[in-house]
Amino acid sequence: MSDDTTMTIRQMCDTYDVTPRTLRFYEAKELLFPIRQGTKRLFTRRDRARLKLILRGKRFGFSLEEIRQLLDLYDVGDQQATQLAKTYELAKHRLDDMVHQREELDEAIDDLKKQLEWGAKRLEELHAKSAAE
Amino acid sequence: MSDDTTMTIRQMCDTYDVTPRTLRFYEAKELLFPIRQGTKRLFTRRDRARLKLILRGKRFGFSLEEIRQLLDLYDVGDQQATQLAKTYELAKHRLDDMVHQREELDEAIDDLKKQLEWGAKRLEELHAKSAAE
DNA sequence: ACCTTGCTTGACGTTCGCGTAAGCCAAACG
DNA sequence: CGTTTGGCTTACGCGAACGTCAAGCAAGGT
Repeated sequence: MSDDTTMTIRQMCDTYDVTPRTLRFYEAKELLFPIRQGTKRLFTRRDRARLKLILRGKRFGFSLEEIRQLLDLYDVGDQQATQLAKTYELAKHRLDDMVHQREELDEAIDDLKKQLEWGAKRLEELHAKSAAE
Repeated sequence: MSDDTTMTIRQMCDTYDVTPRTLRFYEAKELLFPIRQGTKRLFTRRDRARLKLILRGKRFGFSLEEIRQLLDLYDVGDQQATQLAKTYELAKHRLDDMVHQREELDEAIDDLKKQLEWGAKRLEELHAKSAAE
């Protein structure tokens, strides 16, 4: 059931915790390309992979437009050389961004850890005080 | 000049590459608390530290409201023990989130790297072809 | 035959994060 | 003295990313 079958909009919503509106919106923005059975949308394995990347991208603060361009990267069919080259450059910059973002995230994690240690000490102190009374 | 002095709005803008509007907006949202000299704003060392965290938070897709709560974390003055404990728990969860986010980021970076290698090969092929004609 | 359930397409509404004037001080400069 | 410079408030505007009706079709149950 998991691989080559298509999913209805509701199955998608339940699986990925998004609303129908969101999926239709993503289709309108050409982020997803569900096939049509009559009037209804059927989401393929490809759509699901793309949706996962979309949701991940959002968590890192990318706009939908930026995500769309990144998705095209993972989906180079028969592009022109010039187009492919542009896409390639774009991706390299994105990669730099992400590596830089990773460094920042490490810092942020360290900062927060220190705050936590500090907080733990304060809590201990307060606890010792209240026990002494 | 760097530590205990205050900065005007323009100095802040130049230093952190934001607009005046943005700084006033952050003040309105209670993310910053510049002191007033007459009608003008003077940004302290504390404001600058907070602004750095704000900008960093934005890069990770946090909303300003989420960032405000995180900032309060770094700003525990003389809180009650219960309040401090709550803050402490909140911080631990945030830390978990960030660690998880880092794992995801690592994955994303790996994915993108692979895509880039693939793209480089394709570009080479295309180049070889056009040279052969 | 009817009604519910699930999906559809508009189309307007909303929140967030600012941008962008408009108009008003006040210090500083020529 | 006028005027540029820099900051202020008030307020309307805007794009992004959906939410929220409204109205309609289509398949399936009773």
